[in-house]
Amino acid sequence: MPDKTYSISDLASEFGVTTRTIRFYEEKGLVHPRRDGQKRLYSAADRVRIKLILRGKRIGMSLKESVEVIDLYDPEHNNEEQLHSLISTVKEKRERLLQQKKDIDDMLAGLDEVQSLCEQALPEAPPARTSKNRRR
Amino acid sequence: MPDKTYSISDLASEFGVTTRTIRFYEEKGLVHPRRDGQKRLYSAADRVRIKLILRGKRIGMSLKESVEVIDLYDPEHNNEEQLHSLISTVKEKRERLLQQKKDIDDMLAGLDEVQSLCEQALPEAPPARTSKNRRR
DNA sequence: CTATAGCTTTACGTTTACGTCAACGTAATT
DNA sequence: AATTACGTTGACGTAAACGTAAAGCTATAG
Repeated sequence: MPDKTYSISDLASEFGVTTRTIRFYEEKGLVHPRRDGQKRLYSAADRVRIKLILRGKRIGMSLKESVEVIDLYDPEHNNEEQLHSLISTVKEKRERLLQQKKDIDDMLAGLDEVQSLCEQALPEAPPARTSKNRRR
Repeated sequence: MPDKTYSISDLASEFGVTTRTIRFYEEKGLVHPRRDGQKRLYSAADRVRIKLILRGKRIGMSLKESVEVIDLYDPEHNNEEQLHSLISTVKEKRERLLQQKKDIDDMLAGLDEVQSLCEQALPEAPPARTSKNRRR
């Protein structure tokens, strides 16, 4: 079944957002689901677009930015002499992402420090042990 | 000079934000600079706080979240029995950061793909060469 | 002395990303 | 026929993160 479709609440529950959110994305022109009467029918491609938008959101991109990244994939924008500007766009995006990775690593290092300070501050009195929390 | 101070515009220009932004952070209780008369005097610690807040922003954290992370470091919150909840907070933060790293890696992989498609689409006609853009 | 530069507070405006009703259509179930 | 579940279109509300004047101190250079 290559032409599977999804209802709006299918996608909402799959991605943990409200239907309002998905309709909002449509208002903003981020997706264009087909219609069955007045109901929205989402294709697999629509689904992926939404997924990518939410991925962008998780790393702090605006919806506009996410769409910008997603549109890098479709072959409409890669025509003409714009290939060069597209390449430099890619370069900018990459640099920002690398900076973000660095920021994340720095923050992770900070968390490690905090955690070891914590564990050091309570060397005894371990909390209630669960199946996942055995002494090794 | 261990008690170096900074003016608001010092920090604004250093971090590439407006003074309004820094005052806004103060309104929200994120920093508490001393005063010289009516002028704000930022300590090295204030400066670091702002820097960390902006780091959080870059990876999509809200100001509140950033402060939450920053406050993990100060020894005021790590007293009492709250150490356990603090540890689980750290755990949650870490998980989210790891997810973000994954998201970034996925996006980087996508950019690689786009770029190679681009370069493949123009095998000749290299653009104007600069000192940084020589053939190897 | 005045003007320029930099700082201040107060306060309303703006953008983004939705939340929250309200009021209604449609389709299946009871 | 009535309920229930799911969908729809407005339309207004809101929280976050600042932007943008307006109007006024203050210190120093010319």
